[in-house]
Amino acid sequence: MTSPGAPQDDPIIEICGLKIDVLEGAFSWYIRSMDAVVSRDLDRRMAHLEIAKGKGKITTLLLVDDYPGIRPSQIAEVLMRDRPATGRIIDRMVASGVIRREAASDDLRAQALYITERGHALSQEVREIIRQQEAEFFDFIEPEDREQFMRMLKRAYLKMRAKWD
Amino acid sequence: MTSPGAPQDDPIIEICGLKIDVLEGAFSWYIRSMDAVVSRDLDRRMAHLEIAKGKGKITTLLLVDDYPGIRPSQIAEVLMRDRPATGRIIDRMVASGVIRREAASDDLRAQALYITERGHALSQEVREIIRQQEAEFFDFIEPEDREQFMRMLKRAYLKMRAKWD
DNA sequence: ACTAGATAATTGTGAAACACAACCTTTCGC
DNA sequence: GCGAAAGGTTGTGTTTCACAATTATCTAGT
Repeated sequence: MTSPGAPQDDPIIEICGLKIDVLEGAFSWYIRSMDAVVSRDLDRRMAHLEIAKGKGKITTLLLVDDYPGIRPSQIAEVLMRDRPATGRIIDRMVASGVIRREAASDDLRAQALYITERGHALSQEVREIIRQQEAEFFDFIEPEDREQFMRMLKRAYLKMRAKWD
Repeated sequence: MTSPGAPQDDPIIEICGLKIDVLEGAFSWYIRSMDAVVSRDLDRRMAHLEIAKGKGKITTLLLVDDYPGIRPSQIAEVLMRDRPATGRIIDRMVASGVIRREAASDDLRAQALYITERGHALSQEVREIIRQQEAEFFDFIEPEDREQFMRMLKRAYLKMRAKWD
């Protein structure tokens, strides 16, 4: 692919007559733009659910579903948000009745979060929606490439997080 | 990679003792998380510039720099935002004196945007910062892989945009 | 055992982003 | 010309997010 012949699988990207590729052939730009598209699409798919809109809520729900007794500060760390922001997300979800708050048995300051029955059902729906989006959005990537793409994404994500904190 | 041997270059991702990989091994999650990290890092690098904070401003600046006479609606389309949002970004940048508004010669409804001298200097700084981030953030990807990663990002982006509108 | 400092969470406040609706002006199709 | 469409602006409301300050609890040092 890096051979001197320069194969033409590297098209010039045009958006509305503008060669944005010339503008900024940067990873960051593609990542940011893809985030916008993916998030918008996900919002649309989840519009009918009570958890719709917002990156944090979905992750919170699935985390609580997978890790009974998880604490808000742990969620905040995964979300890379501060505790107040995370706390308010949790507030709304408790009010919605999808998760439940308890005082942690070993540390009275902390809370232990648990999924409710409705919350678990909701999380199943969410997982299915994510699977669907995954299948529909990335169907153009060959299975082998898909693995590799995912591996790159993971490595990039880990490295970036490492540099961040 | 789905072969029985299962090579170990596919690590289980842990964030703070939580195997988030089990949670959601989804492209969308990595993209969204990487967006957060990249954007935050970029904000930090640009904190000293008057254009700091906000995904839209950087792209707008560089677009105007590259395409003299570009119109707000074109920028809105690239940014995937509505016209009011884009217009307000432009308002601030005009007020800052980095770009300049004129009536389009061929269509009196429309505006033609031009970069100012200060704006051009600023865009040079921004480009340099982006190059730096590129180099520092993605140094762990081998050059060959980098090409391939970029190609996948581009394809994914194009396909997603196509499905979006 | 008691105090000092750290940690978990909440509340308050303000700023920024973004979308939707309404409106005005100009252009284009008929 | 006239009605519909397109380019921009203004108004409004919602949501998100970060920083500061407060309360309660835990831990360590003496």
